[in-house]
Amino acid sequence: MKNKLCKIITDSFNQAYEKGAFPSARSVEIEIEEPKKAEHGDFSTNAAMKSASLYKMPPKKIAQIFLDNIKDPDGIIERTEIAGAGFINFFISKKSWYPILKQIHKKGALYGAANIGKGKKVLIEFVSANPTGPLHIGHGRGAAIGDVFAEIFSFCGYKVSREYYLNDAGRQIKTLGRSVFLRYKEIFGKKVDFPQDCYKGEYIIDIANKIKDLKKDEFLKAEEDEAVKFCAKFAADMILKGIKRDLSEFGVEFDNWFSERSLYETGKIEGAIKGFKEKKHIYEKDGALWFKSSLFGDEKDRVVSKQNKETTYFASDIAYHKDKFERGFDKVVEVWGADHHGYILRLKAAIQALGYNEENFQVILVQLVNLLRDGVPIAMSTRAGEFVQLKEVVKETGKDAARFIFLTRHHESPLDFDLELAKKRSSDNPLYYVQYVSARISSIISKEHDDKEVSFANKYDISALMLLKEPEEISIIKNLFLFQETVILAAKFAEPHRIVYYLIELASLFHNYYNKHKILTDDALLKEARIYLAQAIKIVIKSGLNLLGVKALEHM
RNA sequence: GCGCCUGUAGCUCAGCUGGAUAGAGCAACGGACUUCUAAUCCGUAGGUCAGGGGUUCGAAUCCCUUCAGGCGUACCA
Repeated sequence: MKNKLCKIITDSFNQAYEKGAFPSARSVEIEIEEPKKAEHGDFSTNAAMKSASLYKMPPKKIAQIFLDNIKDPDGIIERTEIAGAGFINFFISKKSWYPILKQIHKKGALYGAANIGKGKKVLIEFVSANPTGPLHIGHGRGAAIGDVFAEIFSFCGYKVSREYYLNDAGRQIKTLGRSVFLRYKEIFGKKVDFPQDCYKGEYIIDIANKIKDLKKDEFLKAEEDEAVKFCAKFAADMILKGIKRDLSEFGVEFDNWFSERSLYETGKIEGAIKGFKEKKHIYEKDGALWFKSSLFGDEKDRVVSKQNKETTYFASDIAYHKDKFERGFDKVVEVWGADHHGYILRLKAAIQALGYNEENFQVILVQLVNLLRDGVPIAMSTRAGEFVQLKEVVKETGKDAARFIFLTRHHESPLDFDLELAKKRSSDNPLYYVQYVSARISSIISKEHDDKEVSFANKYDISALMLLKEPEEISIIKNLFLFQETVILAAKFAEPHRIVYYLIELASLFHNYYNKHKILTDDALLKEARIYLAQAIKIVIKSGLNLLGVKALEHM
């Protein structure tokens, strides 16, 4: 619809130019928007105002020239007007809206799917929490956003792969092993001095108990290094299992779990450093190896290999991202907690130094979640062991409600998640408002048809649909039309919350309509047309919720 | 100090790729259930878009600046 309108305006411009009405062949980019107020038409353009300075003509005069040259062979425009400072408002004829309903029925779950991705391969890495403790609520936000982002991209024609980067090498795993081992000793009544940097959560004691059940007092006598090593492996495996389970219960499944350790084992870290050395991007200072990231826009150079010859986490990350691009991904997306933002520049520097285009690398920063209980902040620290686990929240509020809360806010806004509030107001959650739409529609349809998924695909022609002439009905169809654009914008700006607000808007239009007009009226033809409309609404609601990883309900 | 994010109704937040009179939900107040599900709807009230300056036909939106809050500024991961 918008494309058609855009073409009409462009044609009009060309025609007017040929006639000599405009001094220049240059034209502004045509923008078409939906005015907030209905009296401003279905669509409007500011093209005349934007052209004013270019042509040195009054906007209203330009607008008039545009209108004088408009050709509308399909008759989609009912009338036009020039308003305000020079807006051109278009009123679309009702009959032009109805084909959208047919399209929805025809395409079903695929309605709204776009192909802006054109099959390009995208890797989305998210969560990637260290396997040193269970997932907490902050990880949940990243999980929800990453997952939905992947879903949206997929719906837009990208070939998406979800990946979790597993930090299973390095010191924190050793610390984990030591923490567990110390708790293990405590179980046997040994007095231990529990160091500050060890993990203090309850789950460490649980794991220690498991090891006690398994190995009895064997490790009390064993070599400490051996015992710690065993504890580390055992604990990391167990925690990872828990992470996978929690994510799965949250509705998130990964295509690939990428092990940091594998980068060491396959020599990819050394390889990446060697590659940089050959390109002279590495120098030695104070016994360490430095990457000249400042050459590529970073604030300063960064160490990749420490004095003690160990490689840094950054070195792993360079190798990891090299590997990502070598696997043939056209676009690499990261979802990170905002506390990692300082890391972006150096990684972008690395990607450029590797010879890849940093435009194909995108980081989505998700602001932190402030966890509250009755308005009182709860400190969250894995080490201090004071945090609320994701699985606890999911258990209390439900997967869908928790996802919705995470997704109902822009990811760059800090999120206050009040546990008591989330529980107490569960019936006020907009999720139920949206789900109620599909439940209501299902209920209506089941009263008329045995099969709730009636297919009307070829049953209705446009003339039958023309019975839908209430303003509320036209508003709904217009809104249904905007679904695809919403999805595309959500992908383009990496803003999954746009889908949520779209669905709330559509739900609001429906509930309003439902209260004002009876769908199952005595007029048989009108009734069928309205059911046809309702069914289309349900298709889009279901589709939208599906993108969010949330179920559309048949019953409340 | 520097960098990133945030500041919009009493509360929680949309709106920010510049558009017309700044919007929802909750809370408050008043209405609508013998009805296709009231988990809904309708109405009333509520605003110095943190403050100041600038850019222009037009600024919540862009630029500068001040203030407030969060986060980050490792040879940690």
